[in-house]
Amino acid sequence: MLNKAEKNRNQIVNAASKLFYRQGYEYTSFTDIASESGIPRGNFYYYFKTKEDILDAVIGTRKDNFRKLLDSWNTEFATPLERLHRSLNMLKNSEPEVIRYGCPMGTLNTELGKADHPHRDDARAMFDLFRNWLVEQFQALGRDDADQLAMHLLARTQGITVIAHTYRDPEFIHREAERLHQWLDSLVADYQQ
Amino acid sequence: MLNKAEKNRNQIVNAASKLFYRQGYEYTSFTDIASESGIPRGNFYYYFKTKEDILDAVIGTRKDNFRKLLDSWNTEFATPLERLHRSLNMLKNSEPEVIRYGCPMGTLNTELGKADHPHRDDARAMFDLFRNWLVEQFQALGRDDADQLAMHLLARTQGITVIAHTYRDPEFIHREAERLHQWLDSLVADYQQ
DNA sequence: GTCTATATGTAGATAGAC
DNA sequence: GTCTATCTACATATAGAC
Repeated sequence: MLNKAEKNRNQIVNAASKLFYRQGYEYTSFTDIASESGIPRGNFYYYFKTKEDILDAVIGTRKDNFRKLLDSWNTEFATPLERLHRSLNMLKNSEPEVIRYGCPMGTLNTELGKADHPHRDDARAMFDLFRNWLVEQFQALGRDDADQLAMHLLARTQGITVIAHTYRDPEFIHREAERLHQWLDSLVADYQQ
Repeated sequence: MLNKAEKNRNQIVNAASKLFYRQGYEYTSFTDIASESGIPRGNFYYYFKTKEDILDAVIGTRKDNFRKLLDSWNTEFATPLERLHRSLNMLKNSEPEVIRYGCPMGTLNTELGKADHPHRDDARAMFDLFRNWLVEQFQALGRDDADQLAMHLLARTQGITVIAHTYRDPEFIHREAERLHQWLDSLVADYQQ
């Protein structure tokens, strides 16, 4: 049960997260967040000292949500291969948003990495969650090059989102996702030989 | 031979291009461009009406330079396979900059694509240059899926730059570039069977 | 806790002397 | 063509009444 203050705070963070994703952090103003959340500009400073503090909270909730998602896959699927396939389905499941706005993790890291922003490392930590989870799955498959495979898969998925976003091409996502599913299966086939 | 006005204009565009790459378009101010180029802020408006006009010129010169590079490969290498391998070497050749700032084409497209910027399409045209050139090479290899292969290669290289930039990992670039060289060779091996 | 009014800085852009 | 001084708008941030 949330009290009113917590509810307001969440509204601000959710509106900010949505807008940071759709417009980018720098392009999003307090005025934008105010109209999206319905909470007056001036009130933000009761909940957050600075815009960066909002960014901090946004990254925090995104990490929480992603961690829960990864945990749910661990529970739901018995084998690492099934889990990995499930993780690839993220591409298809969020296809419309990816086409319009790119990858929420990737684009934020690109923006903050360029500017050498104080929150660059926090943004990267979103990737770390996925990277570490991938390493666990590849290790469970018995691969001793688990980290390299994890990085490779990360890069493949990021590349797909960048190009799909640039060209607004949904079909490309599906085609490349299929390639990745096949790549996963071929890894296991190699291993079983 | 350039007159003084043309020289000044070039200095502005070159400074802007460098800063848009290193900091992003939105993070770069006229003050930044002034101190980088040595030309006073106020003078910009003699050469350009708006900041967007500078962006336009920056994209234009980047496209010109890239076109020349692609043409030089066409001249220098006899076979499409050699040309494709040469294009992959861009990753290694510009490794230090990619680590720090990402891909100049990719990150600009990501920024302008998010904001639905008026210059989104112009930025994408930089990718089109490379994409069309890749299609020509794959067609010359006799592939009827040339465009899909071109898009695939584009995505692979973009993914590598995003992850290498995020993790500031030079070794990753070299490892993944090597994978791509192998992938190219495997394509030709398939074809020759 | 909430809201309005306002401070402060800096962005892009302009005017006009030289 | 070049430069300084300045405008206007809007960004983040603050103060203080309620």
